[in-house]
Order: sequence, then C-alpha cells, then structure tokens
Amino acid sequence: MRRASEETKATILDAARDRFAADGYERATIRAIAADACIDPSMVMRYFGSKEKLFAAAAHFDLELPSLVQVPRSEVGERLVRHFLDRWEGDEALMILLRSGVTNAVAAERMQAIFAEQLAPVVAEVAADPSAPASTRAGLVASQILGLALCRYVLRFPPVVEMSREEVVRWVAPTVQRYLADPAVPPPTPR
Amino acid sequence: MRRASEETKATILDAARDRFAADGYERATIRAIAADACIDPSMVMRYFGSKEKLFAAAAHFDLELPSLVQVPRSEVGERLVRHFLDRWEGDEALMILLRSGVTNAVAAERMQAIFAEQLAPVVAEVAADPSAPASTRAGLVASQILGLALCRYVLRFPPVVEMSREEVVRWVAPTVQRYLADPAVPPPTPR
DNA sequence: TATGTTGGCCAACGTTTGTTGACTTCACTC
DNA sequence: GAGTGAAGTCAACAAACGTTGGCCAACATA
Repeated sequence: MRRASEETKATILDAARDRFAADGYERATIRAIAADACIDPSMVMRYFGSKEKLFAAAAHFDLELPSLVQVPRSEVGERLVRHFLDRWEGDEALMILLRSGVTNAVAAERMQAIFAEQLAPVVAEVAADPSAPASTRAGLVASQILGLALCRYVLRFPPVVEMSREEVVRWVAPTVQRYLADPAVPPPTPR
Repeated sequence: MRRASEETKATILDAARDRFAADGYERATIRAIAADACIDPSMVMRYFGSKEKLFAAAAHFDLELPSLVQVPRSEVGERLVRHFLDRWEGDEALMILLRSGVTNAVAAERMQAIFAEQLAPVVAEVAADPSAPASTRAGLVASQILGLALCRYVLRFPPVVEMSREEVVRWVAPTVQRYLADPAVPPPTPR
C-alpha cells in the first residue's frame, strides 16, 4: 500500500506512543511498533533515525495547564487535581513518561523538564505564602500527583482504582491545596 | 576460587539486588549480575533457575512496619513517614520494586501484595474513623509515600531532593495523618 | 516513452540476551 | 589411592534486538 509520507509517519508515531505507554522504553521494540503500524521496521528507522529519536518524538507533549490566577485561591488545589485526572485519562503521554522515566535517563530528564517548565510557573502564580519557595511547593504537588497516577493507573492498587473520580478529588485536592498555599509548618524551636 | 554453596548464592543475590535496584528488571542482565559477583553467568542459573526466579528471590522483603497502636493518634502520620524515609534510605528493596514494578507485571503484583499484607493491616489498626474504609486510607497513604519516593529517589526532582529530611516530614506527615485518621470530606448534597 | 524521486519491503549484519550441557577441578570418603 | 559429588569454567545455542543497504514498484515530470 502506498501512502503520503506524513501519514505513515503519524501512524508510526501513534503506534509508538501506544507501545511506550504500555511497555516502557526498553520493552517496547521497534519491531512491535512497526507491526502495530503495519509497516516494515526499517521504515521506522527511515522516518525517525533511531529508537531514541522515536522516543523523543513520542514523549513530546504539553501538560496544558491552565493559568490559575483567575481561580479563587481556595479552589486551586481542586482545579489542579481535576485537570491532572483529565490529563491522565485522556492522553497516554504522561503514561509514557511515567513508565519510561523510571529506567530511562532521557525520559527522566524530560519529565523533570516538563515539571520545571510547565508545573512550576503555574504553582508560582498562586503560591503567595512566602514561608516556602514555589519550587518546593511544585515538587510536593508533583509527588502527590505522580504517586496517585502510579497507584491508580500503573500499579493498579485495587483500593485506589476503585475510588471514584469525585472521591479522589475529595481526598487529594485538600493535600494539593495545602502544598500550594498553606504556610510551612515551622521547625520546632529548641531552647 | 572455591566456596560454600550458600556463600556464593548470597553473593549473587547481593549483586542482583544492586542491579535490579539501579536498572530495573529488563535492563539488569544476568551477565552483568554475574560479573559483579565475580562468577560465571551459568552459576546464576544453577542456583536460581531463571532470571524470573532470581528476581523473585531478590524482591522478597519486609516493610518492617511497627505496630502503631501504642503511638499517640496525633503522631501516627509522622511516625509512618519517618519509618518510610528510613526504609527507602537504608535498604534498596523498595527501589527494586519501584524500578521494576512499573514495567514488570510480576513486580507490580508483588508490590500490591506487600502493601495489602503489610501496610493495610497497620493502617487498619489506627483508622478509627469509619467514614472511609481502611483499605482506601491505605491506598491514599501509598500514593503519597510512593510518589515522594519516586520524585526524591528515582526521578530526582531537584526541589524534592534538596528538601531536608525534617522538611519532608513537616510537609508530608500532615498529609499522611489526614489520610489515616481524618473523616472523609462528605460529597456535596444537591437539593 | 524515458527518468528521477519516493514509499515500501526484504534479507541480512552484528550484538546481546537468557539458557544449556559438557568439561575441569577440588574436597572428601571408602 | 580410587571414586563420588559438588563447585566452577567454557563454549555454544537459539532467539530477539537495533540497524543497514539494496532492490522493487508506483508516481510525477519530461
């Protein structure tokens, strides 16, 4: 079958995203990706150069975080949690990074960059309280959000999977809200 | 060199734990493990049968969670966070599971089992408030604890790495405390 | 009809993987 | 001192991997 070049490239990229999301970097093979795309493995090399470059193309993505300046300060935690739930469930890009970032250095760096460049600025907008730097707050938010995704979508811990979306929001939003806006607990003052 | 059988087996197991913790299941090769243990790869097979069985032996471990019944109810979150920090930093077993559980089904099941059999009972002891089942509370605790470990020890997000141990406790302990003991936020009642 | 370009397939390469079986070397018992 | 069993080495296996280069067929332009 004969297609336009860009069409084939997009087909390969779709298949690659599926495989990287399901298997992680090492277990997702060029051959399997090519089979999914009904194409010869050598085509993958022709269009993307190498497995590493294919991964770089597949892992390119945007958190699409909305600015939170317009949101009432007391609701920023909830808004962020809802946005991330949408993002995890609607797109496999974060799954690619989570599955690959744990064993692949390139993926880990990419993940760091995404959170530094996309999450940190949004957090900085709403982190009015000066008792902790915005970067620390962003790190804490990331720890809860990624841990939730890990348990719910990757490790599939039954109690976490069984929670409804609204239950998740009711439990996790206050945590994120606190990380975003509350003052840091002061260290105990010895005397 | 000639050694007792059990000694060699232990040497192999040590090397295997190091490699699995550093590289995850797929990237840790039998050959590399054998080289670290200064032994022939075929010895690994003789003693453990297969790579899967070697992994099963290496991933066998105990959270060593203390019972929390004697701990004042208001301090259980802090105690749990401190215990996990000790555990992450003192032993690589949790790192093995975290690095491998994301791509390896056996490791993911093992992880599920450990949290169900070891964390859930301890949580059940202190989860007095009946507005949420103890299993849900355990899942939430796992999400925050594993997310913290992911960001701090695996992905190495700079702001999370740079936090001192005490800072981590001051931020995360209240979260875990709330998951353990606080009443669930009631759903909004439409009228 | 010739020609150059381009999408696609095929066969193979060199390497690495888990795994196997035969062989050697030591320590001990009869 | 011959013989047995276990500890350890060596070489090789089949399979899978990323990657390469050559060949074929369809199209566009002349």
